[in-house]
Amino acid sequence: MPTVKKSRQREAIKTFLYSRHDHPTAEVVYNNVIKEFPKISLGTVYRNLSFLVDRGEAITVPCEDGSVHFDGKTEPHYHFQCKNCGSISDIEMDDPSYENTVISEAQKHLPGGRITGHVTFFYGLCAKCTDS
Amino acid sequence: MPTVKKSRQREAIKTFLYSRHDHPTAEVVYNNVIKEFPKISLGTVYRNLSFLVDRGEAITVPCEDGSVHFDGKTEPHYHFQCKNCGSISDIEMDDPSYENTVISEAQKHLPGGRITGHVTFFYGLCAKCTDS
DNA sequence: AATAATAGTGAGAACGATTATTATTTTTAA
DNA sequence: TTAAAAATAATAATCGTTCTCACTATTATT
Repeated sequence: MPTVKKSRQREAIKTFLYSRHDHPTAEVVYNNVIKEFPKISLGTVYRNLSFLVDRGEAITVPCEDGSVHFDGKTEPHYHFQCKNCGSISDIEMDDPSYENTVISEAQKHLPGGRITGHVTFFYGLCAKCTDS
Repeated sequence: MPTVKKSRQREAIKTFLYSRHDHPTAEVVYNNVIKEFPKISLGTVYRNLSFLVDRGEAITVPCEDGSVHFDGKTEPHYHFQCKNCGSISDIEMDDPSYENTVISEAQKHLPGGRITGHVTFFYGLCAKCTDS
C-alpha cells in the first residue's frame, strides 16, 4: 500500500467540493480549481476525485442523462434533478426506516438473492422552474 | 415528420430485444444481430435502439456503473444488478401504490418543486452468486 | 413493372468523457 | 541534504456513442 502524500492540488479540490452543495461535475471542479492552480490538468482533477471517492470522502451521483456529478456529502441521501434546468438537489428523508422499508419490500421479489442497497433518483421540476 | 420505412435490420433488432429478458447492451445486441446480418454496423444498432426508445417501444436502463442497457419491457418496473456477476434482473413490485408512496414521501422534502417520477435501482447479490 | 423520391444502411470519421503514460516536480523520511 | 517515491502536467489512448455521407432498400406514383 503506497503512502499517501499531501498535495496542494488535492486539498484545493477537496475544499472546493466541500464548499458546494450543487453536485459539480469533474469539469466544473476543474474550471474552478484552475483559478488557484492555473497549470492543473483535468487528469489531476479526475484522479483526485476518484481518490476521494475510494477513501469514502466523496460520492459519485450518476444521473439519468449519463452525466456524473460529485458530492462531498457522503451520508446516505437521495437526489433530485430538474428536467428543465438540470440542477441537482438533495432530498433529505428524515425517516431513517425509509431505506429499510424500501429494501425489504423489494427483497420479497428477489427470492434467493440478497438486496444490500438501492439508489433512488427523483426527477421533475425544481421550485425555480415551476414558477417560470 | 419523415415517413417511417420498414427495414429488415430494425425488425431483427426489435425481435432480438423482445426475445431477451436480461437487458442487453447495444454491444450485445450488435453481437447477436450480426449473425443474421453480417454487414450490419454498430451505428445502425445504436440508431435503431434510440428509434425504439423514442417511440416508446423500448426503454433504457442506465446502471450505477455507467453502462447503459436496453429493455423491451416498457411497463414501469424496477431493476436489480448483482454486484458480483453484473447480471440485471427485473423486480416486480406488485403493489401499484408503491410508486406513489415513494414520490409523495419525497415530495414533502422538495417544497416549491414538483416530483414527477423516480428511478430506483437495487443492487446486491443475485441468487446464483449467493450460493457460490 | 419501371421510375422517382426518400428513408435507412454501412463504413468510418468525429466526439466527449475518462483513463493511462511518462518525464518532471513535490513531498516526506532518513 | 539527500534519496525515495508519490503526485503532477501534458498529452496520448481508450471507450462508448453519435455523426457524415455515398450508396442501397423501401415505398408511392406512374
